[in-house]
Amino acid sequence: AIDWSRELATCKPDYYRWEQWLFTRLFEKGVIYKKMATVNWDPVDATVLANEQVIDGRGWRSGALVEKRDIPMYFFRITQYADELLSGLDKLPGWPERVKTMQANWIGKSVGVRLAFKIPPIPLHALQGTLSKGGESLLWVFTTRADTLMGVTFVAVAAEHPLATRAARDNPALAAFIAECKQGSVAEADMATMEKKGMDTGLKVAHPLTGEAIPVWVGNYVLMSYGEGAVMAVPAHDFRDFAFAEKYHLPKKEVFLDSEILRQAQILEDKSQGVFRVERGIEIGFLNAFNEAMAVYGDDLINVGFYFLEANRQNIESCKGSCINSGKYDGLSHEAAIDAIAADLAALNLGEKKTQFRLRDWGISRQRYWGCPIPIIHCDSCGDVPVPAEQLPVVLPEDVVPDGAGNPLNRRADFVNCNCPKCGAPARRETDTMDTFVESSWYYARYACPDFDGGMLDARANKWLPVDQYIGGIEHAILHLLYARFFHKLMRDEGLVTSDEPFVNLLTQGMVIADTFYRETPDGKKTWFNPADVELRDGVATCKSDGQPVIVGGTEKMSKSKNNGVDPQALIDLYGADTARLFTMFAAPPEQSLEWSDAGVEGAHRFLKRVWSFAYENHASFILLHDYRRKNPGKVFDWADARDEAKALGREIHLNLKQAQLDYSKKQFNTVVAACMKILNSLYRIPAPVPQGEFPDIGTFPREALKAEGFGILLRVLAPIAPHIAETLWNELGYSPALVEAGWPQVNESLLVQDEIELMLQVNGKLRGQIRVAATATREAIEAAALASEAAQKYLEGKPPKKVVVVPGRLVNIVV
RNA sequence: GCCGGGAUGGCGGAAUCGGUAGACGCAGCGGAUUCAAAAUCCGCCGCUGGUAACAGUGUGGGGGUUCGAGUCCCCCUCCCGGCACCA
Repeated sequence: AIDWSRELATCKPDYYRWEQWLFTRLFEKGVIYKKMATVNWDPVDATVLANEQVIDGRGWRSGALVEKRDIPMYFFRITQYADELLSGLDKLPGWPERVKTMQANWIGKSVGVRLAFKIPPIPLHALQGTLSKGGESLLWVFTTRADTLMGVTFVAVAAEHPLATRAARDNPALAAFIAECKQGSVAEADMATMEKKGMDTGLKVAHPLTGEAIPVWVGNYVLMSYGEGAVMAVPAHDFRDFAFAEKYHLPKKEVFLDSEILRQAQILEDKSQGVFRVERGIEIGFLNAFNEAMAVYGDDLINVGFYFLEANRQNIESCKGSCINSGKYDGLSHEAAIDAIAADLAALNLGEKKTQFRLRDWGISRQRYWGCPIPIIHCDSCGDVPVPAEQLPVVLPEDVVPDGAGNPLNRRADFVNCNCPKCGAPARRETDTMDTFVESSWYYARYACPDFDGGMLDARANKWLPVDQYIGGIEHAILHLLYARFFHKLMRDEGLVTSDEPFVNLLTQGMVIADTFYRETPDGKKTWFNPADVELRDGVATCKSDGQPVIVGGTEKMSKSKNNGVDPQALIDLYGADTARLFTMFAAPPEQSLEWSDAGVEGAHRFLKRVWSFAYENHASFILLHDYRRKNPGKVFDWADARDEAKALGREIHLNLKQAQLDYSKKQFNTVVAACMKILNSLYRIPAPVPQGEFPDIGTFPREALKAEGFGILLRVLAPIAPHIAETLWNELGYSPALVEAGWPQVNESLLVQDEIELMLQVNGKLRGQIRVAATATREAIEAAALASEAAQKYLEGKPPKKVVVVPGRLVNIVV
């Protein structure tokens, strides 16, 4: 049921004013700060593009090559909560493991070493922004594999790195390459899949331990905004470095040997026909035998071994390897080498162990009109000043006409022009709005007190929170659910809530996916067609309205942008809500993704019609039975009165009730529906109703009582899924008390006990027959019965069995 | 590319702890009912061979562990979700 009195809309000022209020508090606290960040810039439309709007490196409307551009943005310091967001996952037993794993990997805590290569003297003004220690210019990198430091053959820096800028000053080719690096989208998926390119800066840095001159390259795959904006490269032991070194003919130095890998290689050689894949960063292909690998790689076998390890995706921690070609570190294990190298670097003041997170701070500035205005005023003398609480909310004007170029708020003088809250001088209001993820990060808390106008939340929030059961699509496993957890902790630290986590139990629905259909205009723009308007015949899709073909775009999650959403209203109109609900529940377990199709909805409807028919076919009997029971209060239904076939049907019904209970607890509703169907099938096998007038014949009492009891079970199991029909029939058939008060049906365990059971008989693991034994039979008795059986005799052919496996209650397996 | 999940008949899916693969339903085929159809009811329904009894085979592909593998281990392929500005 929905409590409409708690309805709220996040786009209304009475909601977002509190978001602005919290923003100003967090800004003053330093939890929110401003820094430069890279966005996708469409130079033709003069606007920032979302990653989704960059297709093959071009703007989706203009078709222009997208550029990376740095703009100032506000950030939530979520990294400050990284440790708590990670450890908090252990306190969420009601969350799916896969979601917790994804969040843990996303936060990505890793212990590594931050270390520095020395930069030889160059004009200091050219190195603006470079970290400096002890007066010497240093190039810092972070690595989780410090044990391979002796194998570094080059370092790669981002295109925006000060060293790259310095080197490009008198190197036009490098300047051109850096400009090229600035093209394309900022999306991680694009960065990771693009062709890795680089160029030598001509500069050299000194290896922190050996002093060896190491060339500095610019790499298009190194991000300035991530880590130190520079990475050390060990081509002998890293896929990506290997590929890069192969491409640009850079040296590789092996510094690690894994004896376990050599042992595995030996096993492969022995087997010889084993197929394994040799990965060397670049695709080399499949080799049919180890000997072939030997022929190709010869002395290079250690590399083969290493990449074989990578292909096995073994955790590096399980590496049994040790250092080679590493001077004083030779022979040290992975962990020992990291410790030793970190200690030596620390002694030189050139490095230290450091915990690093993959998680980055959350940038929330959006250059778009629609959204919650960021409550900041820019003053020439006071800087960025938060809007005082009494001036909130900063309301988004609603009479703006967007013209397609940038954020229309920029052109609203009445919005932009204001006075500095500190000094009163003329100032400019921030025109960026917030990421809408901010709104969705705390709405659940506002439901507790949607009408409170004295603050963000009142005491009712703690009465209701945390949320007992949260439901959302699996696509929110990381971003939304992590932001909401983060926001809850922010609100806790502001004293607004007392709990640590927002959602106790989480159900992540699988995606409902559907085909996409589109037409393309000559300039490459796509128009998307809804599956309901498309006819698919023999693999050819046509639009129903004009009969012209459309292109099949693949199966994807339902979305507004691809117009492939399917409205259940059509089903509700045709079959009613109960059928639509039952069918949806029956289609697949909720956590599994589902390719939408309404084939089969007839079956769900047919089942409910059968439920209805059963009720009316037996209506008179049920009324008479209830009446009989009222007149004979001492008479209770006793299974001892029932004949064997009735007992068997009763047993079926109770077994299915038990199954349904288990399935409900597992959130597997499709098999709950299946159990309901089985119960109804059992009920229909009970002999035909007694003609009116003959009842109550005491001999038919158990039969009619079984129907009434069984149907009562069915209605209660079905009620959460098809509530309307269940409630209606429950009342019509005179059950009492009301269905919602009737309680959950109890499984009659004694009915489930059987005297004799059937065991599967296997010979050598193959099913060869069945045997019937007493439920209490001993292992020896079962073994004897099995060996004496016809099937066993046939397959034993007089030979004695080698072994007999007895699994109580299940099977007997005779091994010959 | 990286992280998470998935793949079982013509289709959706079931199989609880490693123990009868295909429950339940859809579609299909055959029959009953009907003047006829719809609706309803009954039966059959993984694949191959066989009239049949039955035999072989079968859970994306390859290998392994086990008396026994859809289920556990290793490798591969494909599909779905996420990758920080779709939300």
